[in-house]
Amino acid sequence: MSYTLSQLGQETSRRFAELLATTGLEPRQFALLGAVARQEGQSQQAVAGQVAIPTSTMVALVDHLEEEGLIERRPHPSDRRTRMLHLTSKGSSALDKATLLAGNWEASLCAGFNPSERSRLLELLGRVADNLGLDLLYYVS
Amino acid sequence: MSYTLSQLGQETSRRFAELLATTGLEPRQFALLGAVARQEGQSQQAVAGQVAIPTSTMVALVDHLEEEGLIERRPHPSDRRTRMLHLTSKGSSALDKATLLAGNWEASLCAGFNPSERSRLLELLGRVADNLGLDLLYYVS
DNA sequence: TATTGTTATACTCTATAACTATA
DNA sequence: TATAGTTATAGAGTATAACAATA
Repeated sequence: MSYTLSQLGQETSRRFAELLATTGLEPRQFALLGAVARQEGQSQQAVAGQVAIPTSTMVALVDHLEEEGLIERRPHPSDRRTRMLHLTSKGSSALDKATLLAGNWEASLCAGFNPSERSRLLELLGRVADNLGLDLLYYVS
Repeated sequence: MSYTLSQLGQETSRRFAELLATTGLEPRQFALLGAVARQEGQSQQAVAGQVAIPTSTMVALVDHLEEEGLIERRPHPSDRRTRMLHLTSKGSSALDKATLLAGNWEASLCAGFNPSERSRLLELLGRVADNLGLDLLYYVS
C-alpha cells in the first residue's frame, strides 16, 4: 500500500508536470498563478505562504513570471516595501488553459470509473490521510 | 484525485523515510539492500539497474554501505572488473529490522480498514495505475 | 572494441542568512 | 526595532562524460 501510493503519487505528479509543460508552466508556477487569481493584489510573502515556498525562492519565481508577462508587480498604495501581485490577461488565459488541462488529467486518471467508484476511492484515500493525520486541501476536487 | 494522490504519495514517502531513518537507513539504501538480498553476488551494475540509479551514483552509495559494514564487495572469480555484492550479517539484520518497520508502516496506513476495504482500495488504485499504463512492482504487497 | 567500475566536473535546486529600503 | 523584498553564498544532490583496468 505504501509503495503503491508512493509510486502512483510520484507518477501522477511527474506526468501532470509533463502535460502542464505544454502550456509553458511548471506545477509551482501553476499553483502560484492560482493563488494570485484567488485573490489579486496579495503581497509576495502572502502568496509565498500559500504555495509553501521561502520568500527568497519567491523572488526568482515572480521575476520569471513577470518576464513572461503573466503577472505584474504593482506598488502598494500605502506601503512602499510591498509589491502587490496581479495577473495579466495573458496570465489569466494561461491559468484557464492549465486549469482545463488539470480537469482533463483528473478525468483520465479515473477513466472507466463510475461516480460511486470514484467517490469510494476518494473516501478510502481520505481515511488513509486521516490515519496520517494529514488534512488535504482540495484545490481540485 | 490527482492532487490527493500526489499529496498522499509524497507524504507517505516522506514519513516512511523518517521512520526508516531510525534504523540509520535511507529509502534508497533499503531498496539496495533488498535487491542484494534477493540475489547475492550480483554486480554493481545489475543492482543499479534494479534500483534505477546511474552507476556513477551507485559507487558512492556502495562505498557508504561498505564503510558501515552492511555490504561487501567481493572479487568476481573470473572477471576482475566486476565486484560481487554481498550482505554482511550486520547488513542482513539491518534489512530485517527495516522490513519489519515497513510492515508496521503498511499496517498503520490502513488502520481501521477491514480486509475487504483494504483490497478494494488496492483494486481501485490498480485501475488508476492501469489508466496510467503503469505496472507497479509489488515489493511489499 | 566493449564493458565494469571509478572519478571529475558541472549543473540544478534550495536553504540560510546578510542586506536595503522602508515602516 | 521590525518587516518586505532582494541578493549572495554555500550545500546537497545528480547527471554527464571522461578515464583506467580488464575483457
